[in-house]
Amino acid sequence: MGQCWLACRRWFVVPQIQHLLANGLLEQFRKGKTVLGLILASLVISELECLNVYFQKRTETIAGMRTAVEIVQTSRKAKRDEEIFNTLFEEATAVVQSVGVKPIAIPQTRPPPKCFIEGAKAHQPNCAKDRYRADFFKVLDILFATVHILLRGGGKAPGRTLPPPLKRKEEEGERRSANMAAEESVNTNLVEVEKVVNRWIVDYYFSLAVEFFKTHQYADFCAARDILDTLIERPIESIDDMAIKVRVLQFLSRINEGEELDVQFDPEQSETPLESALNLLESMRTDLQIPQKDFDYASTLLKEMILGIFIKNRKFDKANNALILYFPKPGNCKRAIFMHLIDRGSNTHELIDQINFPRFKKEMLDFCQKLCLFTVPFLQKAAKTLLEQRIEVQQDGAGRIDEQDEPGPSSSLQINTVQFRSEMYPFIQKIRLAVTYKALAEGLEEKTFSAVEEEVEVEAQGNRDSCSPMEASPADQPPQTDAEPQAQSGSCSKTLYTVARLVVEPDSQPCSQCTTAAEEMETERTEKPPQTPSPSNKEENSLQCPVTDKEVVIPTRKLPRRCNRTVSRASTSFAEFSSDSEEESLHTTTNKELDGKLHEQSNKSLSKNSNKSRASSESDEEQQEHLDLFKTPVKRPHKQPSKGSPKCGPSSVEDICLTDSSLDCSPDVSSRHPIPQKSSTPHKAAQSKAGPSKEVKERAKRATEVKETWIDEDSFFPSVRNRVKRSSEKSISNSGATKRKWTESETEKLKEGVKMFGEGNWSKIKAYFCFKDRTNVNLKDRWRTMKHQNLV
DNA sequence: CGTCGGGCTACGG
DNA sequence: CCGTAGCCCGACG
Repeated sequence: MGQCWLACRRWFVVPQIQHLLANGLLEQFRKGKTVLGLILASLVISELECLNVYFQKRTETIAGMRTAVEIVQTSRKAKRDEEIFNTLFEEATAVVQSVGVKPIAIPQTRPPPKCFIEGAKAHQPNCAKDRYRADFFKVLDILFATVHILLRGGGKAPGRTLPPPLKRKEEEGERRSANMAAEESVNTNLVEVEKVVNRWIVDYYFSLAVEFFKTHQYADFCAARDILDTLIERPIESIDDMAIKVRVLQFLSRINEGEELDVQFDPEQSETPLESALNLLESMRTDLQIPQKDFDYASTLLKEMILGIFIKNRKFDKANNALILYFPKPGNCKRAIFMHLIDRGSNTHELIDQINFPRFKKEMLDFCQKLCLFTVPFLQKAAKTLLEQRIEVQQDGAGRIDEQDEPGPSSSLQINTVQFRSEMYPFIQKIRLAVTYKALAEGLEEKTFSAVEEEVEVEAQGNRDSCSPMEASPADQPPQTDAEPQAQSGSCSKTLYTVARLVVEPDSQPCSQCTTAAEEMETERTEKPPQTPSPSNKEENSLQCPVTDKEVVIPTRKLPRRCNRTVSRASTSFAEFSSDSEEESLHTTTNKELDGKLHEQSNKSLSKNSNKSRASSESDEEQQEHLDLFKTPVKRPHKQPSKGSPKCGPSSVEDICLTDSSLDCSPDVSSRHPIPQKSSTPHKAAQSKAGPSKEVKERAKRATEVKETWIDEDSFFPSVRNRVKRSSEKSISNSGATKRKWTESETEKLKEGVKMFGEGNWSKIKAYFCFKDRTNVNLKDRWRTMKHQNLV
């Protein structure tokens, strides 16, 4: 499937890209003038790995471009994916042939495009496809705009008629030029606009619901959820993570009702909410590819909570069933307790008393937050900006708004212009740029990559300044091919270079703003690009574009990734997480002066990120980091130290280590820092501040536990020392390895570990808990011993 | 590389 | 002396 997809993707895109490139972008790039060319090239390179594509002879210019535009336009009309793909494919091929560019040898055998379509149907998620299409068309838009600008200087009207379109389209062939696009957009506008708007709303309410959940405003949470319930019935643009978001919300809804045993989510099954949540979780695991660790963690907590709630409510028969169902295997201390309580028909036990449902909710929320990206929703940003501007207006008097908001009289329009920024930049990963740069560097008179990179930024900024109105949120990169331009032209009073626009008005300049900006872009490109945009633009930018869009993030399906922990704190925090507090986000978002700097930062972070290998532990750290940003202390395992997140963020690791080291890990309390936990080092500094008080709290919390373990330890050390001595005297072969008795807390940790990761995963267990001077085999042996003793 | 089972050994009774 | 917890080692995937 993956292979097939790639092949098809290539197959369908090659001719078009080739075609585009034949029209001079490459030339421009080679002269170092068109960084957008580089961007496209990077995209293409990563898709095709066919460098020779770029060096094809250019045969046609504007006519070819227009044809390509036609293709895109036509295809966008097609409602169904098959049509889009097939049309694109066929027409692209036809066009390429008619224009005379030699089709390129496509690597490997390629399956017919159908294959992908079918595959996609069977294989429910088509996010990749959607995203790809969105990217592709965006890039096309940008490209067309660029080429248009570039060629306009000497640009003349297309000297070549379009090749005949395919039969299906032929009937309406005569009409299909300039005015067609306009008609079309009128027809589809209503639905399409609604879809886009609904997408925003969903995005917003999802974010809101999660926020409410986080802040324990559960009534509001339910309200938001109900709105979503209704909304989901409406036509809506699907976005990649929509499925995830819906599931997450369902999941949280069930968790939310978890203590109400009577509530039923699925009328067909008499499940309690938590059981329903568990089922949902299990289906999510496969569908959403939840990492095993995360899943195990959440599912264990959930199962225990199910049992706990049953027992607490004296539903022993149900508890018994659940026990059989969820804890089939013996060898789990909690299981034993549960079983004991069920058998006795009793609910008095500290395990039950300690059920902390709010905390459980929080833990589940944390888990959910790992599943999808939390970005500041577009609507929220817009609203914030509006509010801010109202304040500004109040302060400065009404005159100023009028000055800055030239075409649109209403403030709502103004929001749009303020808010929208071109986000083309973000989808081009720096790594791609780097690759491309390397590949094409010969053609470039010694320009360093960073220089190019800078240009990209300048250029992107130029684009933004010249009013490319796209929503900023990553979740807002619309997958629907036709939606974006309409959303753009509909929402921005100053038109951007959309395909439609170019087709409809190839040479007219509908809005002065665009034109001047475009011209400035051009001069900037041909001359040495100045660091700042032209004065007028800059002013306007500073007035109208207070939103600093840091979203270098490409929306991903799974865990939120990337974050440069120190450099880009500020820039990543609000961009990735809508859960940011309102004020904070507002503040940052509207801090105009930050704009430039933050862009730099995002650049840096971008580069760091792409270089970084993303070990899972890293993403955990990120998670932790983000949570830190919200000043919300996260799941501190309090009753069971080992019971924290299995995806163990550094601070939780540290916490565990803190207590553990004082217990049994290390005889020297001060030496707790050099814990052999590779991934946690960078955090030490950041955490050291909060360290002591945290530790105190931890201690206080675990007072009882600590106490008994200290006793344990007191009795432990002397004997060890003695033993060490003795053994070193006696045994020679035993090189330094001393026999250490297993302490109570070590044993507990081991039990927890086995419960979490399962027997046999000694390395995981060892990595998760900081077992000092214990090998995997040691753990195994200890477990064997314990089994032997019937301790487990 | 991690895991497993068998075997060895030091310790305590 | 024996039983055993903890450790080592070779085999195996």
